Amino acid sequence: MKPQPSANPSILMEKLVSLCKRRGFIYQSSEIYGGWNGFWDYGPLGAELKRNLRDAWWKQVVHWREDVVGLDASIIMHPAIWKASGHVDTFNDPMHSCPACKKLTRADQILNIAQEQKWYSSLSQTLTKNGLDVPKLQKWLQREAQSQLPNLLAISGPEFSVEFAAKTIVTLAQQITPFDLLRLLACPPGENPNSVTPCPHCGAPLPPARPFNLMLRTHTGPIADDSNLTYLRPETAQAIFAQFKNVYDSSRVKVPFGIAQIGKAFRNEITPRNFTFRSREFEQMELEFFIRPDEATELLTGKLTHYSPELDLTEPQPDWAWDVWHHYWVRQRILFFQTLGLHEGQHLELYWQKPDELAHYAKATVDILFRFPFGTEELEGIAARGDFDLSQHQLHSGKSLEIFEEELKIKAASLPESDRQKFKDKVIQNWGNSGKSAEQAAAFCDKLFTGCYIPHVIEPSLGLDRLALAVLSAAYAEDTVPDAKGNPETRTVLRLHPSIAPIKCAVLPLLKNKPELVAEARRVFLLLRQHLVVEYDEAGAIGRRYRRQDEIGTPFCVTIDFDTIGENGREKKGTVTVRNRDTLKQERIPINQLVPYLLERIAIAPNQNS
RNA sequence: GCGGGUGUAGUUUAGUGGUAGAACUCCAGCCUUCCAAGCUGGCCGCGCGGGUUCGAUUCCCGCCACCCGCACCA
Repeated sequence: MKPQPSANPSILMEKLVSLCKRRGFIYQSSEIYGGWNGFWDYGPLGAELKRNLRDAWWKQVVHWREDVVGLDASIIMHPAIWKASGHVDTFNDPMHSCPACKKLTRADQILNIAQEQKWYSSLSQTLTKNGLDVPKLQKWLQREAQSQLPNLLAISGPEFSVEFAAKTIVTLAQQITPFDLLRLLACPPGENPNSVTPCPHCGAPLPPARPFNLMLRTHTGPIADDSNLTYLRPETAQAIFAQFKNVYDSSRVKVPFGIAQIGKAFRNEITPRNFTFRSREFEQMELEFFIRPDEATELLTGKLTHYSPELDLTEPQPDWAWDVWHHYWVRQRILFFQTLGLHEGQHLELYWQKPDELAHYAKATVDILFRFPFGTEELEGIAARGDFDLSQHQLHSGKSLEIFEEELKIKAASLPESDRQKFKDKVIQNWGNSGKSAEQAAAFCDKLFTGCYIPHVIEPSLGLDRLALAVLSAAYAEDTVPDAKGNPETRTVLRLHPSIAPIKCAVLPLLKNKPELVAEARRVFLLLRQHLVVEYDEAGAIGRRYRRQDEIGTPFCVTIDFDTIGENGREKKGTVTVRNRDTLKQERIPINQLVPYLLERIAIAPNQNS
């Protein structure tokens, strides 16, 4: 899916970045030293905004559910965790940087990438059973290679290379791939073709691969050597898997249940870009929701319900298969975004990853994309990871990460032996279809009959910094309002959902030079401060103060005027005006009703299921 | 990491081989009876480091950052 930027995305981004700095939402890290790429600091308002988003997530994912508990793990963990998770291997990819076309290619992906290129199939046709079809190859060099592999050495000296290739191929074994042939065509005379790696994009010979370390490294202990190399976590999820057993044993949870965590993660991104969207230090809000393997569900309930669009996803059911749980969580996550004012269709898009895009561990992944000004990009990923992570940690740590369910054991024991065998045969057949051995399947079933299994997991993983950027860009608006003289004026306003606005309400005396107004305003301010994040402001004309609050997204302004202090009659005494950021309308409210009035309009309603 | 562009106050900008002006913002005071009013005063700047030069914000080099494109994003 290609990003669809809005009308003038860079202008909007510039305005947003500028507002974030001017008003104290987000600053560049280390700015007085020239800044530091990939790192950002949140100012007073940004810190409040982030805290509100964090709280909203924690509330809805942990506190408002009975089946999710929290965790707050260390950032630096045993390096073996990253070996087990696969990050040490996949995050330390050696890469080739092409000096000619400048493209960066993972060393272990060169062949795969080559096979996807246009030239690959046409080049393969020059290889016959008996070796090389030299005239065909010459033709290929003149046509296909000329445009698709312009930096191939054989193009500058075709005669020599073709002859050389033909001779070499005859002397080599019969199994020559098009890529081997390309090596020959990219090989300078006299050199060993096996030592040449041609760029799959342009044909130029590549220099040796260099390691790209995507994990940030440090050393634990005073001496910095390889023996105490440790990593700053590149994701928070692994801590949940590593502590799975402890949480399970200590918190009386039962499958299905989840463990949630919010925390910093670090990645050595090659190019951090787009403001805070891709940074090297970021905060994740992750949930690992553990469910039974489908086989356990089926054994226990005697049935297994797969997903269909008609299925009611409101309340979890015991017979749900993993794909229903996956859909359930996608829906839960959409409902979460709704409570913050981000809506599917308007701001968000769902993208179901295609089978060939899935990571090796994932059974299915949905990306929730947000329409950022610079393009439609991932905000949250919801992956069905099977038992990959817990199995890996069980394997590497040597500690059992299986859980035991009494009811499962009882259920299995209650079945006649023939039914158990039937069940086992079915599992063996199903697993066989996905390439697993009958022994594995049988061992799994035997464990299952004793009530033991490794839970599977659904993982909704959201970037807090991305969420902050998303709500800010969705909220940014410029509208036209009349000024004091009735002339139209452009107003910048952050239409943040009241629940996440950094300041909930500003308290303003209409005039600064009237002590009665100021005194009453201070009283109201101190009253509201006990319940809400409020700000007091008396500087400048009232209109200017409203605009200042508009720009930082404050949903309500309370103004203390002459009615409040009883100058215009008894019936209005003790009332204030509450000005609404979005409608610009004002309501008169008695001071003693202010707190409930505001709280009601700021809160997120629990269990919003629309 | 590569290529191109940019870097003067919080923001937008003017300008110069002899160290800089403006507008808006911000702060203080006066004034002000509801949407960036007015008056007075004030704070704040040549991204960093080196070189050339009597003297560099200006010229040169390096670095850093930002923007655009390429690539990358388990």
